[in-house]
Amino acid sequence: MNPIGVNIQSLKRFFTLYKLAEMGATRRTIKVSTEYLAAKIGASQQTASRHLIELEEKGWIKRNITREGCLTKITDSGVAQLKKLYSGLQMILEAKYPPSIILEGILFSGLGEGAYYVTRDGYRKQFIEKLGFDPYPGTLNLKLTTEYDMKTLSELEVYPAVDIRGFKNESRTFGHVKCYPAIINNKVKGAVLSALRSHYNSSVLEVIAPTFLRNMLKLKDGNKVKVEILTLP
Amino acid sequence: MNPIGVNIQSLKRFFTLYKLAEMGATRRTIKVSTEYLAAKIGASQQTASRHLIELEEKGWIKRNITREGCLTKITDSGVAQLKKLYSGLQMILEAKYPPSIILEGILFSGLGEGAYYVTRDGYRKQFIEKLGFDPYPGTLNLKLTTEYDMKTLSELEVYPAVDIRGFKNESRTFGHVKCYPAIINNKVKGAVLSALRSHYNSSVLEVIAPTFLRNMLKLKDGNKVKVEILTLP
DNA sequence: ATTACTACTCACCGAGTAA
DNA sequence: TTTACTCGGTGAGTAGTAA
Repeated sequence: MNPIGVNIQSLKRFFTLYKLAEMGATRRTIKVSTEYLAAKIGASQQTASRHLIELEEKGWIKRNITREGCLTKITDSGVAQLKKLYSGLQMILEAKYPPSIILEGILFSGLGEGAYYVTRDGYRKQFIEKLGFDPYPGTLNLKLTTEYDMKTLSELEVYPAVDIRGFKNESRTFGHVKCYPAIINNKVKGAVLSALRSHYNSSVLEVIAPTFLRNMLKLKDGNKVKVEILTLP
Repeated sequence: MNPIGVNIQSLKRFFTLYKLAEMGATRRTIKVSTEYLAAKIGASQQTASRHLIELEEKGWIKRNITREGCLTKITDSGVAQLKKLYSGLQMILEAKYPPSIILEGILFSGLGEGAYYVTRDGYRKQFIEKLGFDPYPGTLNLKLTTEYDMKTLSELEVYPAVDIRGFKNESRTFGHVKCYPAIINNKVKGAVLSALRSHYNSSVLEVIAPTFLRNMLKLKDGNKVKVEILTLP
């Protein structure tokens, strides 16, 4: 769950682990006195000693205490902690897009058009194939109320999306649709639709999901709904 | 000096910065309530609020406080903090060798052979060219006393070294020598020699430097001397 | 609903010190 | 020399609450 794998309480021990790694303790057994380590972490000898004890208790380091200092090595488990932080930072600093975007809107009843489009076979087959679920026949309409939400929605345009191809049947043409996988109210996996939105204006979000969201999440018109849009890798 | 650029006291704020980055605040202005942030960092709403205030005071984030939460973005300075940690971890986890190795030995007087070898022009020119200094005519002999130091010295064999070619003159042949740049007693830049060591056994270290180390560092036989060997990039 | 102030609590740090 | 214990002070976190 926590990409660092460290809670806020044990951060200082983690910092000490980092400092040991800086001295090469990930690769070799290093000799380090508590006094020397204390200077490196900017704390007292006693604190360094306690940190070493606690790191050993956590299984992040192995020690052999001698008269001249501790022969210390970071364990695989300790290295794994550092790697978690490293890959977390890699994600943050090198990913092209943020991991997710959260929007909130107020639920309202639409004209029922959503159900018509979603159930067209030309769309439906692609939803199943590309989103991994068969959408409930109907869309959830959310009205965005804050400037922040509308601005954020507009930023979504440049993000990579799941593309649903347009198609023709005997009577008419159906346009291209962009989808963004999303989690609704922290619970249900679904998707936000982009093209259908043009029926309304840019301050409305249309959401589909495999289930009837109004029942599933006990929603009524006027409720605030949270949508976490997941960016694609 | 400090690769993290964070002292041990402000670590928790740094953790909060990391969590904000995880939510995408390095790339976009995100809306985050202190309550939501509190849950992410595993602390109370009040603590989250204080952390945001302190991060803003440090200039690591910019905020606009609204009724629905804070519109928060990490500043360039804040991103730089995260990058420092990232490159520190990169160094630690992806470098082939530890950054430095510390050995300690007891100073003793040799037979004066060191001076003879060090002053041979075939060696001396290479020292100047490859180590960047003209060695004082003489070597400092250190006796390693602990098993740890001897083991560590033996590990050095596989590290990349500065190679000093062997050569011939009219009377005899001088062998190949490996050097490791080093810092003696945290103060003087010099180097540890590898081939000359064979005159003694594997528990002796020979050190050269541009100055007369016995004077420079006020050393006498029997003193403990610290040598920090720097690995090459 | 928010943010953030004021108190108070407690955990962490470090001085003293033993082994 | 070391490591690491006890113990007391302090600074960081939380509860209550105002705005």
